[in-house]
Amino acid sequence: MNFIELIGANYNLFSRSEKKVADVVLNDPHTAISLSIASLAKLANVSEPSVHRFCQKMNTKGYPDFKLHLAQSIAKGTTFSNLHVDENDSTENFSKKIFDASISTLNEARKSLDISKVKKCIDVLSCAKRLTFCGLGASATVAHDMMNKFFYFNIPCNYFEDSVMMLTSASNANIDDVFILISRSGITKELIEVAKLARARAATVIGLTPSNSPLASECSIVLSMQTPDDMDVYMPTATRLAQLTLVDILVTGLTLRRGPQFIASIKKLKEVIRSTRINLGDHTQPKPALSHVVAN
Amino acid sequence: MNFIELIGANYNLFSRSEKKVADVVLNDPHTAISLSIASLAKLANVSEPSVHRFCQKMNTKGYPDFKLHLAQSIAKGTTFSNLHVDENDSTENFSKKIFDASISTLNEARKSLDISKVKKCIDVLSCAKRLTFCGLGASATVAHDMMNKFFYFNIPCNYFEDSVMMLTSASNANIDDVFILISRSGITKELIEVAKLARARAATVIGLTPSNSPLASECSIVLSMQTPDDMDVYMPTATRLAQLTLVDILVTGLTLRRGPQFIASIKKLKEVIRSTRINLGDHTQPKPALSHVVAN
DNA sequence: ATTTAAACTGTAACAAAATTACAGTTATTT
DNA sequence: AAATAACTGTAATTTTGTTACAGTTTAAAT
Repeated sequence: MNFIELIGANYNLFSRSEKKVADVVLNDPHTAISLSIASLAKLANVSEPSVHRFCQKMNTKGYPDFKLHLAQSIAKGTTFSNLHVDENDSTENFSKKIFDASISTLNEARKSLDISKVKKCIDVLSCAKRLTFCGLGASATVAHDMMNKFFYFNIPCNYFEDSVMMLTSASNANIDDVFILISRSGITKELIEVAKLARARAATVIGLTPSNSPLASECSIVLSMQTPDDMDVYMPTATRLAQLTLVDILVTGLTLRRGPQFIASIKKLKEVIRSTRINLGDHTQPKPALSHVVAN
Repeated sequence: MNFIELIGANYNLFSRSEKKVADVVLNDPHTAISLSIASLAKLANVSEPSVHRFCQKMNTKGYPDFKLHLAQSIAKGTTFSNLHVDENDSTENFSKKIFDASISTLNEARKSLDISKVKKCIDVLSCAKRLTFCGLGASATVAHDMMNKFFYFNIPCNYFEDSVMMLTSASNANIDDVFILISRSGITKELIEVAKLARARAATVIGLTPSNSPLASECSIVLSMQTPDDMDVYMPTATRLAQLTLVDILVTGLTLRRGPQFIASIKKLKEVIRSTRINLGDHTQPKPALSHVVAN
């Protein structure tokens, strides 16, 4: 756990004065690191020894050591403050919180991703003769994005957010087909049916879904990540960010597998796309279309 | 540039004693941050004031301040090493890099977001009678996601990735319409045309696009973020992650604006969606559908 | 090569900051 | 209600960092 998160986690172990210090630090860690122990004590309306005791409870040698830990924690960019949006938050506050939550989700996800599974997926994807991406509701977005990107590998690609289309596709699948099923819950009836049908026809099924879910047990490979989603009603779905990052990883893996010739052809393709743009004249182009997948 | 790199870059500007200090710090920055000025001076075989002067040349207030900068730099350096994927990267390596790049993109984006513009957008969106989301190529995904989420506010919503549909919509727009145009480049002909048409019909046009772009100048409000995208061919588009986070912010803002009654109705809706799921039996539900937008 | 000025370095005095000891206060338990 | 335990702040102490100043080295110019 992050040092700042640790302050929040230990909050109830602090005494009244120590809590005051914690509040000030959590409220604005950034300025806290530039303060002397006297200034911080004044800001928190406590005495200097109280600040010192607070630091010791955080398992640091003393105040300067505490500041060092804090500085490192801030630099890492992970979770600041608390991530719960509440009714009285200003726009500035909840915006910050949502960014923080997104970042900490990615941090968690990174740790929990099984790289050997990723390798396996890249292997499977690079052999596929046809790709079908399926997702319902919010996961449709991820399927959509995935198709956009894999399209440039010149493999036949489809994405469906309609269960009838998915099921039809699955019942016509063959051994060269790869289905990518995306579900945040892993308990969606339709997708489970799609997985069963596709595998019955010898297709490979990749699941972007929790590993212990009913859908997972119907998949050939499961790519799961731990994401601290669903915090409360206000907190939106950060899981999709982790999934989209996973998409980037798979795309990069496949690109590297294809080698330099493929990269050259992608660059050419981008030139074509660029010509659909307006003539810029004097205007400085803000973002040259150099990224892996065609810009827009 | 990173603070540690800066020490190396300024190396030739240092005096002999200062160079000794720089050597010690560069050789092992990690232990340097735990040393007092006296210990560091001893280690570098110089006097304490020399260390202090070294710190001043690095544009820090003094030795403690220098240590803080150093600590932050170390923290950043370890997590975000270099973000460039290269041909010889192992799967583990480039996976880590892509996660790091995504995180650092969100960090940058957060800093550059203009909150007053966000407020304005929430105002506009909460008054809209109809919403139209437009994006081409990779940005279509963001438009898609946005429609998915705004759909639950019970406002008529459309999303288009087809320029004919966009243009048709724009030419039929009226004063209660809000168009949200998403473009990473801000120079896409079709979207600029859509913006012009829609505004000619008195509709409000929100642009998720770079602020100094041709598209931006045709929009009523521009939400722009600085994102260090397009690093190289391998590096995928992290900009969309920032945009999706921005979507979460707008959705949250609107939810808060609607108040507790709306939140209750969302919860009810989720119950309905949940019934389309399989019967779980003994299986522990991995992700209860509590997030703001319906899970999947 | 020698003078001169500029820059550099360290000693020592000083100032600031952090830590500790201790005593008074507030809670909690019996 | 008394006694104990935990908490808090004042003040003394110690540690740490900073500044002033003088001696030394280095470089430039005559």
